[in-house]
Amino acid sequence: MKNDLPPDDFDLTDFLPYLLNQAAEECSLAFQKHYKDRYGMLRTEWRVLFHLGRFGTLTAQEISARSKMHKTKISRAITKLEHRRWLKRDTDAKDRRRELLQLTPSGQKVYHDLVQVAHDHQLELLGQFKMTDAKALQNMLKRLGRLK
Amino acid sequence: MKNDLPPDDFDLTDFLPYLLNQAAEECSLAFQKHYKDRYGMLRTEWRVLFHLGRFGTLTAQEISARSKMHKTKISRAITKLEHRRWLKRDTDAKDRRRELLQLTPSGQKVYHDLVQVAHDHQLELLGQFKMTDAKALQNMLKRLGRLK
DNA sequence: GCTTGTTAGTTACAAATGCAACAGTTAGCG
DNA sequence: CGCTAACTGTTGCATTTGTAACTAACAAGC
Repeated sequence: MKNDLPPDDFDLTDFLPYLLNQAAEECSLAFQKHYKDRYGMLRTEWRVLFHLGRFGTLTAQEISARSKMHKTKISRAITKLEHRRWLKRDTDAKDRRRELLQLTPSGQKVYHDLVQVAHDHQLELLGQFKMTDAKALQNMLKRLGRLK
Repeated sequence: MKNDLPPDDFDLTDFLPYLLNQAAEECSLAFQKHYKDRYGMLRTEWRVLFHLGRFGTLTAQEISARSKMHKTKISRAITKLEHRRWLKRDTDAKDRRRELLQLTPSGQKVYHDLVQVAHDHQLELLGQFKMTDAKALQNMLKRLGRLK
């Protein structure tokens, strides 16, 4: 006979999606302050900027695949970043549906500035753990996010 | 002289808020399917239901403090859950600003059903890790979310 | 008692979001 | 070629969300 109640050792307070959301909110909000205050950016825009800064030239579709963000979110973020002249778009000559996106020099400046902040922020977040635990955490998160 | 570029060993792909968001999205979306398909609930409503099911009687304010969700989100979720007769509210006689919320019997049924699903989902998520690593992950996430 | 300040919860309005439908381009295949 | 199917990116619309203002209730000090 199937046991249709969860075992006693299951506590929703330990539920992984819940813990992940709490932690993600806490950590992201703290960092959001920086790109919001300095550059008036939204989280979506920061993420697009970050992908282009990290990976170079990408299409919207590729950003969507990597970040798992909805393509309309990305489309709108790109428009905003373009208006601020932080990225430029060029139609791919080989496939004119695709638009090759890359940061302008001033976009790269913003990126490098924020990477520095991100780095400091990260040190603070991970500083509370042992180095090996921190590495293990990163690896487990990558697997959960299907990033590897 | 201060080094104003992040060291070479810092890669934004390892950035904790990014990893947390990816993992949280991936894990939450998979679980969302269940409460959405079965009960047409939104994530906010599921979270309120889950807090009441887990902790018994709470006020909106207490749910907000525990979950870190914005109080307007909670207020709206409560209204919806009330309309479905999954929770009832009673004004606190000692402080008539506060409303004591608790699940109705049918609300508890929904809760128990979803806890079962959550339990199975969790087993699947954590099954890929060694037990000790899984525990360590949960503890680190709690600390990052300032839950302990 | 009265006034001021604080708290619980709701609501109006504006902003962000997701979905579905769309235009434009390419690919496959007869 | 000519047709259909698939893909990239955008837009219109309805839903969800956050901010700020609001009501109602309490609390502290006079």
